[in-house]
This record gives sequence, structure tokens and C-alpha cells, in this order.
Amino acid sequence: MADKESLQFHMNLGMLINSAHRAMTKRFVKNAHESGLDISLDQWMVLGPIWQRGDASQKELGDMCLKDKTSVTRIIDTLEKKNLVVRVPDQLDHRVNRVILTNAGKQLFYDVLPMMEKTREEVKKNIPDEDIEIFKNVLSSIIINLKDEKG
Amino acid sequence: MADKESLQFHMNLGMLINSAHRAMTKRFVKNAHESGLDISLDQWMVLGPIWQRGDASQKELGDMCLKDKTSVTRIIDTLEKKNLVVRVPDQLDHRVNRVILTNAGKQLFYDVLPMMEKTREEVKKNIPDEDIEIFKNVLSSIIINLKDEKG
DNA sequence: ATAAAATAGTTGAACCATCAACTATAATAG
DNA sequence: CTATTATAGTTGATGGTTCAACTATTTTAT
Repeated sequence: MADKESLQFHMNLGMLINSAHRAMTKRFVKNAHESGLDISLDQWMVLGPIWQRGDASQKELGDMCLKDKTSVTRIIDTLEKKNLVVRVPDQLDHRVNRVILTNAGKQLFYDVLPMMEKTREEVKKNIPDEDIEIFKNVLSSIIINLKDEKG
Repeated sequence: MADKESLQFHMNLGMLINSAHRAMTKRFVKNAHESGLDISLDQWMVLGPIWQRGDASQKELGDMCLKDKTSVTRIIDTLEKKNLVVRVPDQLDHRVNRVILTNAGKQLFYDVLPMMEKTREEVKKNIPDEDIEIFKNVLSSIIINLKDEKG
């Protein structure tokens, strides 16, 4: 597979991760679009945990998605603009917002699921399972290697 | 290593790549900052190939970095604003710009090299070489799996 | 030789990430 | 109890990515 060798020869680790990441988000959006769904990968990354738990604070979402609080704020902003979630002030701790799905949000979640599965398969095509395992292992190690004090 | 297992349990492939990528660019910028260097990882990704070849068209840079032509335009914009590169109209083909390094650009390139090496080592720490090989292999496969018509 | 198609690059809009500075509330220390 | 500190979230600024639409050249096809 000359294409692949050429890629590896010319690119360092950072570029490869960068490109793979961008290719994945691009494909996700493309598949969503073809299914008539208007959602980005980052919006989906946030929607998932909310669905899973029923509700979540923005802090919790940031922790679960490994996203910055600023990013969470802005993603929730656009999800709210699309009427997919709402922010509900927490009754006990007035600093926190509980984010919950609207009916439209729940509907979208279910609509996206099969499309997500399709994307996952496209990504993993022709890659042996054991390589995927090592791959995830290395990713985790890199994240831990670079983890710094302030989350 | 409970930390790592926990990561893998909670995160899917997309999130892991996303986080690893962000951690790497963050660390790069942090190391650059600590060395008194003002450059982002994307700017560095573009600077490298220019140095390597002496000059390059924006199209070539996009191909080499796997970046969109719009991104290249904007990165060159900021590199030019920082007086690290200049755009020179190609004499033969009036559609293309040749991008070349200024003296400041060359100087910065040499200053960044050791810092880049340090970052690379931090990223790969405790990861066996053969796993890194498989890792790069999987990344290349993903990129190829998702490659679409319009680069 | 001219019309049509391809190529290189730019611009504006929308979204995401990061940093720093900020508000408001809660927890803790004296 | 009050002063300090910590936490949750927001805002503005800057940089990068993608898409779509655009300009200006070059290539090609007839």
C-alpha cells in the first residue's frame, strides 16, 4: 500500500493525529448531512453524556468530554439555540446549571445513533481489532503523559 | 494503571483522538512559550516544509500538511504578519504564490527545533516503539479510509 | 482562436479551542 | 461571623477549520 507508506514517511505523529482527527469530524458531519441531520461532532460529544445521565452540569460535561469549560459554554449555547437542550439552574448549588435534553434533543439523539455507527465502521475499516486496541492504548498513554495540573 | 483503564472505558475513539490532539498542541504551545518562542503548532507545521524546500506554493503546503487551502491562506496571513514569511508571486504561473522564509523565519525555525524534540519525547514517554509504529499505521489507515474526492 | 473547464488563492460566515479577566455563589479558615 | 479562597459559568479576543462563493489566471477541447 504505497499510499500509506508515503503518508508515514512524510508525516510526523502530530500531523498524522491532526489529519486523522479532522478527517473523522469531517466524515461525521458529512454523514449527518446526508442523513438530513444538523449536528456537529462536538455537539454530539456533549449530547451523549446528557442523554446517558438524564442531566448533567456543564462541569460534568467538560470532565466527561475532556473539554474546556469555555468550549462547553459555547456548545451548550448553540445546542440551546437549536432547542435541543435547556439550562436549568440547580436548586441546591446556585452556581451550577443542570443541562437537560428537550424532546427534540432526545429525538435527534436516536436519529444520530445509526449514523454514528456507520461512521465508526468507516473509520475502522480494514484495521485489525488488536491494532485498534493498541491504538487506543497509545492514545490514552499520550493523554496521560501530557496531562497537566489544571485539567 | 487504573487511570488509563478508566480513560479507555469512558471514551470512544473519536474523543480519545480529539483529546490527544488537543493535549499535544497545548503542550507544544506551552513548551514554546517557556522557551520564549511565539509560535503555534499549526504555524510550525507550515513553516517546516517551507524550510525544507526553500520555498513552496500554498497548494504544496496544503498537500504536505494535509491542510485545507483556506487554512493555509490564514496561517500564511499570520506568519506574514509576524514577518516570518513572505509571499512572492510566481513568475511563470501568475495564479500561485511562492512562500519563502524571512531571516527571522529561519532563525525561529532553528530555535524551535530542540523544543520540538523535547515535546516529541514527552509525548512518547513510556510508550514502546513498536506500539508507536502500530499507532502511526492505524492513523494512516484511518486517513486513507476517510479520504474523499476533494482533498 | 475562442469558449469551457480546471486550478490557485481570497473572503465571509459559522463553529470550536484556548487564554485571561470577570461575576456570582459556596466552602473554609481565622 | 467575616475574610479568604475555591468553584461554576460567562465574555471578549485571537487563531484555526470548514463551507460556499468569488476573482484571476491557466489548460483543454472544439
